[in-house]
Amino acid sequence: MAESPITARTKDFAAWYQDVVLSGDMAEPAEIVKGCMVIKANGWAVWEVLQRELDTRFKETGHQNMYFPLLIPQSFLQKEAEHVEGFSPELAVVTIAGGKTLEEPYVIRPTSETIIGHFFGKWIQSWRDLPMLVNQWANVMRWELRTRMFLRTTEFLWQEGHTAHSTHEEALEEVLRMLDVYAEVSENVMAVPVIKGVKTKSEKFAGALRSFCIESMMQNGLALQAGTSHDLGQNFGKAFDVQFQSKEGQLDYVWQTSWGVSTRLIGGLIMSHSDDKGLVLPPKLAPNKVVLVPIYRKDEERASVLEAAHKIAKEVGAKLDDREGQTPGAKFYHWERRGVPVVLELGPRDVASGNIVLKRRDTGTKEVVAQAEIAARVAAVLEQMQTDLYDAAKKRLNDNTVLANSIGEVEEILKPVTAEKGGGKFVMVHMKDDAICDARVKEFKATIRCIPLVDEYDGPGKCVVTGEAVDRRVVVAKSY
RNA sequence: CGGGCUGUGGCGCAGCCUGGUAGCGCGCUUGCUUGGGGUGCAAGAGGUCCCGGGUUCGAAUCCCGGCAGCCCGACCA
Repeated sequence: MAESPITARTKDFAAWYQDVVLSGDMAEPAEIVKGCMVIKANGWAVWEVLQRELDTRFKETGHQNMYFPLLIPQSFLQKEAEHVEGFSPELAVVTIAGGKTLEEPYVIRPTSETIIGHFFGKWIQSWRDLPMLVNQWANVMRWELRTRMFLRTTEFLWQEGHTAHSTHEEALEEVLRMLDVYAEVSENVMAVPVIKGVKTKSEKFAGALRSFCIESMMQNGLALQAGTSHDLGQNFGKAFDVQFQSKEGQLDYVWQTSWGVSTRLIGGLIMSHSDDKGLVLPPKLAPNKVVLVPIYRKDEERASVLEAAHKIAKEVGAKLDDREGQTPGAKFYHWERRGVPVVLELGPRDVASGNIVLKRRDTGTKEVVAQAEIAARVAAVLEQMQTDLYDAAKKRLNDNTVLANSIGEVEEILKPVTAEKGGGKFVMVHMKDDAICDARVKEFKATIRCIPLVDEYDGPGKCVVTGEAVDRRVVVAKSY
């Protein structure tokens, strides 16, 4: 028997993650290009499903897809002071093209607020042009100093929504609407529970008035920011002179939003559900929900098994793994590592009895089902697995969320937490949105993840750092 | 970008200290066998020892420089 290619989570969480990504055919480091990865077949297939789920919802909420240039004139970044300050350190810049030094360098987009702001300025004149609701599926580049596959790579794929509105109220509605879309996809499609919240001023997007986010918890208790939605106010409207004339005839700057999720979601997905045997995919995101492995010895068995297998595979929408020269055992491991939710086994015994064996990826349980009922049973099991994965993740989140009433307590809980050792917690504590507080938790490598939109705890209290009154507890945790 | 570890057939590693014809396991190919959780046996194929420079009669091995990966930190979707 071959050694498991996967390091146990308890032994080394980071190595486990790496092993799951590699053996699940999700991605591998590009190596020849620093910090970049090759997204492999299974990883790309998951991304396609996720894209489809998101894109459908964006269109349902009135957005249209467009595509803007990869290269942005360097001066554009400089038009919004906070924005340039936030992104400058991680820009890749094109200075030579066509064999000549460019008069003005281009930056490879780290995000597209600036270039889209420019075009909004061209396209918007009247209140009738608003709201402008645009989304872009694209790659972006940020020269990160430390990379991990899916969680943070130099180049990554994402969608960025950019909208312009005539009032702040309407823009804010949009910001929250898209945050809800992210939360809904995360919970219902990815089976990853999230906390919706607002970032502190120190943590907000460079150039935004306020940033909203969804935060999720990985199996080691670390937080992962899974999506963000920004209230940009009129900052970019002013920087790019995007003005419109209102119904009353007044000129005003547009109110903008931007929101995005990236391939990081896949990293979160992996760290939420997978186990020591490899990848576990929630049925709604699995490119192959069901795989049927036929089992036979003799030629006459082969013929009858394959005939029944083809019929059943078609009926339940399963992929039939009829590769020759691979034993069934090898095939079971193959699909297990790739996270396929349900594997069906069909051998001579089953053909004779009219049954089939169904195995669930998450629980590892096997059951014998009558062939006549397999389609209905598979559907029910997939649905159950989707719910169970969410419930398990939700339970983990709840079990690892604790209250604290002093900064000392927070420090005691979070200080020893590391990504490898695990034991991470979400600590709910009263704390003010003040740079002093952000700096204080940073002393023990934690961050204020967010101020939850919905207070599920005990309401107002005194900030454990400044002593000032605050209206609810915030989430403090270590994060990726 | 600072610190640590690493880089040797596709993958995982040994060899390096003490320089002298490049090895093991897995995988791969072919044949037989086997097949309900990585089947067994046999015969094969496959290597610029990360890159560049230096020392040496001779470098995977020693020295210098670079690149990349992983981990820790600072920065971040």
